Amino acid sequence: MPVQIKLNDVQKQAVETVDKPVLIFAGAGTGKTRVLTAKIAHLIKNEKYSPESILAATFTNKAAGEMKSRVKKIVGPRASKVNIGTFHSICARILRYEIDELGFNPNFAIYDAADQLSLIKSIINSNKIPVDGMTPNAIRGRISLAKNSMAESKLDNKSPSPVDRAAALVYPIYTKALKENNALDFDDLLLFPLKVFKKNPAILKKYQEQFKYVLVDEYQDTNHAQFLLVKLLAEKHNKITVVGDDDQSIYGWRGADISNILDFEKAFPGCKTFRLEQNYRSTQTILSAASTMVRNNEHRAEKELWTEGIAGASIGLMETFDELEEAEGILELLEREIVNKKRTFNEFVILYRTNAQSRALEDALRRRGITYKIVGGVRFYERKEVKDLLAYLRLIVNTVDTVSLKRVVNFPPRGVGVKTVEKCEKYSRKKGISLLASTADPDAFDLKGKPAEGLKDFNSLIAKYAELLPKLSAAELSGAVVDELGLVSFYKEQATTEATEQLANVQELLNSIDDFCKENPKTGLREFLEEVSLLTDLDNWNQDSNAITLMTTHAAKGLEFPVVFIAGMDEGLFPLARYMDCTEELEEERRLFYVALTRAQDRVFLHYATNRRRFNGIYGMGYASKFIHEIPEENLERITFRSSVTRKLVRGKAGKYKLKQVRTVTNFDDLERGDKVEHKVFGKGMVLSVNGSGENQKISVIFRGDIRKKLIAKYANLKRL
DNA sequence: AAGGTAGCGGTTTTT
DNA sequence: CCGCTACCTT
Repeated sequence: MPVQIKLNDVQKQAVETVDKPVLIFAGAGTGKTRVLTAKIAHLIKNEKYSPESILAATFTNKAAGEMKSRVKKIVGPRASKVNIGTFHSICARILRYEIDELGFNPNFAIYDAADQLSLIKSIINSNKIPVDGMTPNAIRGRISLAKNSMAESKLDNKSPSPVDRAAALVYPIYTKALKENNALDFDDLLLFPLKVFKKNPAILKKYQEQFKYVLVDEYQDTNHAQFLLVKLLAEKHNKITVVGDDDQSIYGWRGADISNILDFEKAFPGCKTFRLEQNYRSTQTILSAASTMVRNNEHRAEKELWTEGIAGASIGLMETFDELEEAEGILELLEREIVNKKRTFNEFVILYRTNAQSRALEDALRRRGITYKIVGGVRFYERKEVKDLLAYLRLIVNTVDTVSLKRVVNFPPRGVGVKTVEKCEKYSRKKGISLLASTADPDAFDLKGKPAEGLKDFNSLIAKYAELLPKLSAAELSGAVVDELGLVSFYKEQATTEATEQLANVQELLNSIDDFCKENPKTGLREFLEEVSLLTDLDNWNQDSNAITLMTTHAAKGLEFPVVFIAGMDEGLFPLARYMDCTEELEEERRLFYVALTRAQDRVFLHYATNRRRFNGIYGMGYASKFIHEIPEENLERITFRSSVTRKLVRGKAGKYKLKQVRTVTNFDDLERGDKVEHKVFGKGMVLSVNGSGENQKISVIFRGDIRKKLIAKYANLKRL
C-alpha cells in the first residue's frame, strides 16, 4: 500500500519543480530527507523516470539507507533500482568498471588513514626524506587536504610552511606507490572518476545518459571534486536538486567548500531556490537559542526558522569542578528525566567535541550499570585484530598490496622480521617482481633457516587462496584462512582478557562476512572489502536499541533525540583553542554548536568543567565557552551540581597542580545479601551478593524483570526498602 | 635477527 | 592514557 507523504506548501513546490535546477535551503529539522524522498517518489510515479535513471548522493551510508527504505515504502520494490549511495560508494562502483582507463586493476584496494600512514612512513624511511620535524600523520593530513580541495599544485617544496615542504617531497612518491600497490585512498575515490571522464569523454557521456536526474543531500559539505562530479554528471540534462544548510557546514577542515551552496545559482543558471523554514523538530526555546547564537556568524545566508510547537523548557546549564563531576552531573539529570518524564534510554544522546572526552562518561555509565553505545572512536574495522585478518583477505584479492603484506607477513609470528622483509624488498626491486613473488623463493637471495621457511609458508598460503578465490564464497574462504592460520588457538593460548576480546572480534568479522554473503549472494570478497572500507561506526548504530548514545557532534549530524546533553562546553575545548582567533574557523565551530543544539526535540543540557584533565595534568582554570554567552539569558537555566565528593587543587612539586579528594559527604550503611533496595532507574530489586565495604563496596542486584546489574554502592544511590 | 619492555611524545572533527 | 621507538635480551 503506497504511503502518501504529507508536505507543506514550500516542500510541495520544491518536490514538483522538475523542469529546472533546484536549490533547497533546508534548515535543521525542516524535513529535508522527507522532501528528497518525496521527490524521488514523485519522479518515478508522476514524471515517469525509471528508477535506475535517478542518482542520489549522500555523505553517510546511514542517510543513504534511510532514504532507500523510505522510497521503498512509497514506490515499492522498484525503489531498490534507484542509485542511492554515498559519494564514495558511487565513485567506487563507477571505478570498478572504468579504472583500467587509468592503468589500475579493478581489484584495487581502498586504503584508510592507517594504511596511508604506514605507506607514508615507509616512504619517508626508505627515501630518507628530510621531514623537518613534521610527523608522518601531519604529512598525511596535508596531502589529503590538498587532494580534497584539488590543490595538489599548492604543495611546494620551497613553501615557507614546513608541512607543505615535507608533503611536497612525499606526495609524488606516495602517488607512485599507490599505483604500484594497485590501491586508492579515500580522496582518490572522488578524484579518479574525474580523471576518467576527462581522459575519455565517451565514458562521461555514458553516465550522463544513464543518470537523467541527480539529487544531492548535505550539499553544503561537498568539496571541489564532488562539485565537479555533480556538475559533470548533471550538465547534460540540467535536472538536478540539491539540499543543504549553510549553517550546518562543518567539514571545511576536510576540504568542504561552503561557496558550492552559496554560489549554486552561478553554477546552475536559471535555478529555482526554495527555503524550508518551518521546523518540525525542536521547541521554540531551543530553536530561538540556536538561531540567535548562529546569527553571530557573518558568512551565512539569512533565514528564519519558526515552529508551531510549544515553548518548551529552558536550556539547562551546569558547571562542575571537573570532567568526573561533569559525568556524574549528566547522569543525575538523566536519571531525573527517566524518573519524572518516564523516558527510555534511547531518548538520550551525549555529544562532545572530541572522542577522548568519552572516557569519563563511559566510566560513570559503567559504574551505574547503564547500557550505552559509543559511536566513533576506534571503529570496529580499525581494530588491530580485525585489520590483521582483513589484510590477509585484501592481499589475496590484490596480491600487489604491499601495505597489507607487510602488516601480516609476520602475523601470527613466523620468524620474519624487519631485516628479512628488507631483503625481500631489495630482491623484488632488483628482479622487478612483486614483493609477494619474492617471498616464494628466499633461497634465491641466500636466506636460510626460520625466516626462509616462514616466507615460504606465507607465500604458499596466499598463493593457495588467491587461486581458490573464484571457487569459494567469501565466507568459506575467510573461514578457511582463519583455520589455516590457527588464529583461534593463537588468541586462546594467550589467555588474557584482551586476547579473548580480540578473538571475539575476529569471530564477529567472520559473522559479518557470512551475513554479507547471504544478503549479496552474487558477490564476492572484493565487494565485501569495498563495503567495509566505506563503512562507518554510525552505520551499525540504531536508535531503537535501548541504550544511551555517546558520539561527537560531527557524527550526530542528521540525527535527532528528545534529550541532548552537550559535554565539554569549556572555552578552549568547544570552540577548540586552535580555532579561536581565525574568524572563518571560529564560525565553523559555531555552526558545529548549532548542529549540536538543533539535534534536540525537547531538552538540552549544557555542561562545562572548570578543571578539565587533558593528557595527564590539569588543564588550567577553565570557564564557560563563549558560545554559552551567545545564548539569550532568558533561554538558560542554571542547575547546581550537588557533589557527593569534594575535590580541590593542591600545589604539588614543580608548581604543578594536583587534584586531591578532600572529603566524602555521603555516608552509607553497607548493604547485605538479601536486602531489598530501590534504584531510581531500575526500580525495586534484591541484593544478590556483596563485595567489600564502605567506599568500595560492590554489589550485584537483581531487579524486576530479571535485570541483573553489578553496581558500586557509592554511586548507585540505592534506597533501602 | 626476533621478540620483549621501558621511556617518550602527541592528540579534532571523518568519508 | 595509549601507541610507538629505542634499546636490551634470547
